[in-house]
Amino acid sequence: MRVRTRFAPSPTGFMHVGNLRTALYAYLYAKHFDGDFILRIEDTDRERYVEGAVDVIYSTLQKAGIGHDEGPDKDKGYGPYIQSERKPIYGKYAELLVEKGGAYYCFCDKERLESLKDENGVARYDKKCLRLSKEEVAERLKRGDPYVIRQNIPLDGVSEYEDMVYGKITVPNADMEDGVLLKSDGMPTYNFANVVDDHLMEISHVIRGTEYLSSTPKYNLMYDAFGWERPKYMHLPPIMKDAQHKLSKRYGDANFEDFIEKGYLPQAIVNYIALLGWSPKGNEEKLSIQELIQEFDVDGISKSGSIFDEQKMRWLNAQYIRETTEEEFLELATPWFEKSVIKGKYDYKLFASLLHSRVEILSEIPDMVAFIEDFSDYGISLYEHKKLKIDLNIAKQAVETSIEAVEPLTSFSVEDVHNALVAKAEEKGLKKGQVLFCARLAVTGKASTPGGAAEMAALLGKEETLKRLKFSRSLFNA
RNA sequence: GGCCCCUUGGUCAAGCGGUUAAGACACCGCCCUUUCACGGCGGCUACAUGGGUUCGAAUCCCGUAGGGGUCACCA
Repeated sequence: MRVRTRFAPSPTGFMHVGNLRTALYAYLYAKHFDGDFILRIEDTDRERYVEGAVDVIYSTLQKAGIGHDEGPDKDKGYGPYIQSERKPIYGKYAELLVEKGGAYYCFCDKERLESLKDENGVARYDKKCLRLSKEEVAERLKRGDPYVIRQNIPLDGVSEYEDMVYGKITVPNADMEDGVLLKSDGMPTYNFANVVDDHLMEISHVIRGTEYLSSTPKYNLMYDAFGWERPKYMHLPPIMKDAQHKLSKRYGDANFEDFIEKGYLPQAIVNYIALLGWSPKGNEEKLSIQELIQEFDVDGISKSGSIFDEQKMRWLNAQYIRETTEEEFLELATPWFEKSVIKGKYDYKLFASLLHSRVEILSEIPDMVAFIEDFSDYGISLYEHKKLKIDLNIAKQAVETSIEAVEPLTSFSVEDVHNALVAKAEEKGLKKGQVLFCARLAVTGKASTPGGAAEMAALLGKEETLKRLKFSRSLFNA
């Protein structure tokens, strides 16, 4: 049997990382078996439809590297792939299901349904309309009475199925309601549309969140009533915000697009979410999408929810950043340099090489780079360094030495500055570390900087370097 | 509340009757080093709980507790 999986989001806004992970797993599973991954848009609820949401779905999938084989834009003969365009199909199958006894027409209005509620406010439909005669139904239909079509669920017995992740799931039939399959506007509910579509599109494995775990028996009852073969099911544990809340779409920044804007690389996000709820056989956690396809296996999927840990995603992102070449990183960093105080000044290339091993997410760049412009009076106690045996006296000499070393330079590359500083240190009988450390400090006024004395000086240029060194020298005399 | 499901360190997790209970993030320490970072090495901390079954249970069974999901003309 050919493996065909699908991702069936409803276009209600941004792409939540939980949704994205569901799409990822469905994609990985299909590709692992060289099967097809289908995109279907579930827009049967006209009230929740959000303009532009479909575009977000396309662009997110595309950026994440999750390519679909079929979808609204790629009809391979199973279309349409947008549910609102399939309305006639559902009507037809709903009638067929009525004929087969798996469903029935219901004319009950809101008021009556309301009156069925118990003390907990839970309503259970009482199958009243199931008892209507064929003639009566036909007559009311002819009269144009509003109606819905409900699923006819047995009153007793149990329904069972084998979930690929959770194992055997057993639900008493009495606990399932005769849910609405076809709404009064003629649109199907999810409960019905997913069954019809999954069958018609020949979906072999239904992969979705656990919220459907206990309603799946209802769908199986429909497959059975139609005489269709049931698909395999793989339900996925939730991604949590904390121990008791699922990651919420409306709170915080749990959607893909926001992470991209924060300077996360798509590969890192995908890699991280792949690991939330699934673990590979080996110990390697940094996996490309190709490797994920290779390694993906149902056995590795866990049953309990996982808390989203941005810290770990940051770490993974840093791994991906370090793996880029100098050129690639410069390209990634440049837009962020442009947003910072160094815009148009300094050597982007040199700055990029300094930040390459220091940046975890790109949005840190403006802050990491701001120090260069921020030079003013600072406390000279910063010079004291036990291990390098630097006291204020040594520091003063080191700064003086730095000035002497740098002054005659005609070429000011990192290497030039470094060599000059080291040579002069030796000449003056100072340890090179002492001069280098003091020069760096003198030139930046900062306890720590991304790079050493030579890099900082090269970044600033000869003129500014000397200016700052002399200013620092004056601090010792104050 | 009924029903379904889940429970290993702060977090992600391996484990599927016999292990010194992996690994990763975070944290701490050391090394490398002109600061910071990278990198290397090391450390810290876990089987929710009570009963069984068994020569032996993190692993199997039952109960308890805690948590999640679901009970819509939403998906």
